[in-house]
Amino acid sequence: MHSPEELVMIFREKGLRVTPQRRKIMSLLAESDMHPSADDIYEQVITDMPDVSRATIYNTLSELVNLGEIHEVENINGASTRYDPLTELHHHLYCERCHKLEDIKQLNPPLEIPTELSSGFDVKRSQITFYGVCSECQALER
Amino acid sequence: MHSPEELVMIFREKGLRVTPQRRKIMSLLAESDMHPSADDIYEQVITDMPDVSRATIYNTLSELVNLGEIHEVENINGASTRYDPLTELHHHLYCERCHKLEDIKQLNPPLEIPTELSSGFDVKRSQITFYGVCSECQALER
DNA sequence: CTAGATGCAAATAATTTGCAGTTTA
DNA sequence: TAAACTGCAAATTATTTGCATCTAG
Repeated sequence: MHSPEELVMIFREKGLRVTPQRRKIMSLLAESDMHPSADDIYEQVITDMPDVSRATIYNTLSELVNLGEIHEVENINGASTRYDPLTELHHHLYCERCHKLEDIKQLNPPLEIPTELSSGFDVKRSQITFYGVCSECQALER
Repeated sequence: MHSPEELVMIFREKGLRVTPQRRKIMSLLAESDMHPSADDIYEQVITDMPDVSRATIYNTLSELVNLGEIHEVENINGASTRYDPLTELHHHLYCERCHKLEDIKQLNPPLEIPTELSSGFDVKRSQITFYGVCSECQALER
């Protein structure tokens, strides 16, 4: 995503307003690489602004998603949606024990779907998730 | 997944019971390639058995997942979990317009994560989703 | 006969919505 | 000052749980 300062301008250009709540959410996302859920963000925001509402968090996150500034991350268990401020093409390692989600660089060469498999789909992007057990959890299992 | 007849034996071996509800769910899954949600299955089951409970559907689906007979499919919107009776390695095309989910054959050669990228993860499997617009929805957009 | 399943209803959890009051541009 | 946003509370949706009753093996 763009930097918080750039996001402020982007919001204003679109007629969206920049509130203290939104600034806070933007800067939390900018600093985080842990793919927070709406609730993770809520928990962090209330430490500063005890009266924020979850509705505000959801509202801002969905504006950011609409603008393409963050992505929702695929999840396999009906668990809560997690958001990713890294919008460049990349993939994920998901730890099935501790639910940590790590970024991994785009595969090289980049993955492309052979057209003969795509049955007429206009493919815009792909997401790959590798499921397994992270090194910390492997250590604990001994 | 195994055929309904085989599943019956597998369930009994594990001390799980085979009820009419479970038989029905097994055969619906065996016939479907549309990656149904729990609710899709519920809707189909009540046409035959008007008193089934959603709890029964969820219970049976989760037994099947535990046995590895079906998989939960990644989803990007906090929408309901969809189940996949095709457990061989394969990938998905997801239509962002109509939410159809299509199977595509495993890529050849199969995707493997370069070990230098996997930062100590013990990778068990991967799931790839290609996002885009299916041919039907492309036609509608004209 | 008895462990395991079922249906029901209530409980959670994540997210959305309606609305009156507040704030940004 | 008007359109947009906020917090609150109630509504939705997906899923889970507790429990008394039923049934497969």
